[in-house]
Amino acid sequence: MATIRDVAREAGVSIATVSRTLRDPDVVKPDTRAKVLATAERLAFRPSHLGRQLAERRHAAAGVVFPDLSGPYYADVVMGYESVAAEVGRSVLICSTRGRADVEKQVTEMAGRCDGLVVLGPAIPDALLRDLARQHVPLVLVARPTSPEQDSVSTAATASGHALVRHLLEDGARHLVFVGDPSTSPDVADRLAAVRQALEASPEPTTLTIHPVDDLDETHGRAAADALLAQPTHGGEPGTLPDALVCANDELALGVLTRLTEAGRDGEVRVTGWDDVMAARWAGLTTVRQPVRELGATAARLLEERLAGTRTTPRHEVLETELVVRTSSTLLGKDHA
Amino acid sequence: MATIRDVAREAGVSIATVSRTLRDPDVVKPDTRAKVLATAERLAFRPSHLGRQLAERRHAAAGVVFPDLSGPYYADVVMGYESVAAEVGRSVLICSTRGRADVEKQVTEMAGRCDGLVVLGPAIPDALLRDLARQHVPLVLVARPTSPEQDSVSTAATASGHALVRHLLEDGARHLVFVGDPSTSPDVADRLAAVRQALEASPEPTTLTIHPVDDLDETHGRAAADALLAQPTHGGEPGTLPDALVCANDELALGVLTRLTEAGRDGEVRVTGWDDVMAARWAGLTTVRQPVRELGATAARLLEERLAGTRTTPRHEVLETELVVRTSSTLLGKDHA
DNA sequence: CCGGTATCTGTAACCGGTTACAAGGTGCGG
DNA sequence: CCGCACCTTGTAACCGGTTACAGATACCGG
Repeated sequence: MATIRDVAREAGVSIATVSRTLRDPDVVKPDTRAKVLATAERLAFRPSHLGRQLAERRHAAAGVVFPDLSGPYYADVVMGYESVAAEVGRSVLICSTRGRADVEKQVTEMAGRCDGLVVLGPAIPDALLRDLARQHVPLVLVARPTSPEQDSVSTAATASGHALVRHLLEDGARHLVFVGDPSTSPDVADRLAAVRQALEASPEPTTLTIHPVDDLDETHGRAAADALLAQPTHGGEPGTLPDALVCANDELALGVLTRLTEAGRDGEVRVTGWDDVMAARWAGLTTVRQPVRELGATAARLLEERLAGTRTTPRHEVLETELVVRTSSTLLGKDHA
Repeated sequence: MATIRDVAREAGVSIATVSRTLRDPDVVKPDTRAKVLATAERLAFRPSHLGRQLAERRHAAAGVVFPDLSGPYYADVVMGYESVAAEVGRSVLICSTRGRADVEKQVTEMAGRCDGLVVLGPAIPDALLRDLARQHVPLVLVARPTSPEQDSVSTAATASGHALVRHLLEDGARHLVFVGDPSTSPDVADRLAAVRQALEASPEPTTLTIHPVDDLDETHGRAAADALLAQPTHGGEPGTLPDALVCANDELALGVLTRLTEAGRDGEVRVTGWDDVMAARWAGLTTVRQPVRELGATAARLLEERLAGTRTTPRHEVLETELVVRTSSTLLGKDHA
């Protein structure tokens, strides 16, 4: 592999001239430039990123930390991030934390290899986040409660949550069950808060029960459906379903729907999700649409500004969400399909 | 940020001693070691990866190139890859190529930042692959036709494809439609070849029609279903469905199933997929199970061997697949659910 | 013809580590 | 008491770039 010194020697110039020719061609005399470029071409010279980065004291790379990529949600955020990062010439390092024992080590290691970090949702514990902040690692927090000093991107839960509840109430629902554990993720807590708030604002007497689940995937949605089918609810006899199941995300909701269909009980309870993943459309799932890719893209832009020094004060972007009413939120919705 | 020279000065030793203390503690005298470690701790010294990598002339990172992450398939491969890479202390860079104009530039750029590259499926054109090989970038090809010189990991299509066709024939199917375009991906071509081969081996008279689609996702599956519902097939009148739809992957098949259900025509045609993604289980989709995460993990191990120099001759791993029979491959399968 | 200025290029320090080699110190046997 | 080997440490070169600064050259007007 040819180095800048090889090119300089072959072209009969100094390494400084070679460097200048490649990074700022206008300052070198045209015939020198031509000579250098020809030599570089002939030797197939590719400047070493390591040498360059060391001299420039930057990595030109950013890291993304996420729980995992098995669901569509984080994968989409990562795609949104990556597409913007590639545009601005910044490489993307990834680190998944789900089920990993040495998260702290992995993330610290990664922090040393990039100029900044994007943290998705509950990927890492707060303590580690504070450590990183203390070491002045530029951070962008996505879908995670914001510390005032860190840049963040999140989505608005309140307005859509209220709209969702209003929609359910108008359809006649009074006894709601929220499927999801607010302690697992701040996003979930936000959604629950919005739902609770909307119910409390309602003049009707309503109830809200929380059905906690360990994880936000389809498997746990199915399990939740099974549990609800077996449980007595709201003083009714076993098997009496609540009026509506407000699921913390679409994957849970899809799991619930699948199980209800299998049990022949679909259409007997309103089901809603949150996210509007691709599959939600086909399943007829009423949900709250989040601009997921945009979440990643915005994070990339925020980090870019921060790293370029264009902006030094923290910023908190909140992206709007939108209620998408389909058939799952009305009784016997399956017949309307 | 403290450098090795700061630590050396503070500890009253040379930078060589600091370096040795951190990388090979046994060669320094215990009290020197203690002194250096204490100083390093006090100054919160973190060796710069850039300095180290430049000196060691390696990146300790590998890149993964894939089309995109929107489906579950590549996301899972990436997860499998990442988990192994993290174990062996190698960072993971990602690059998605779908819908990108400057793929060559992006990938070349990435190649300069890592010790090796893993290419998933049809992510990049053959010409670019040859370029990389010519520049001696260590490569592992996943689910892509192997050039004899490059390491590769793929899955066996033949045995399971034969089993799949046998299963369909036994159920009475004679006129099959393959949904998918063999020219879009070598994987698809393999699957089609296996199916065709199995049909030709059958004593029964059978037909195989190819229904090409532009992309292997649910949207295109739905479109394919619509087209088939509208088309005259095998000399029948419009709306006469073929005996079986062999889809190139699960996403297509799930799209097809959804659309058939919506049209109230599910159970009238056998449908099969390929991959066994999570959703296939819930949809009752008969499919060929691929060890997707294992594909990524194996790629990581192959690249590791290659980079460590443990092995210098190319290796081609072929992972086994398995026919998973569920309800979608029998007529009126929906009633058996 | 000369000094000044603008343009171009070279020298050398620097980024932050690793490591070959040399040198100093210690302990041992002869 | 001396020579030698071993253990530990320091010196300095090196990895491959960038860039401040200085020096060389050409061109200009006076």
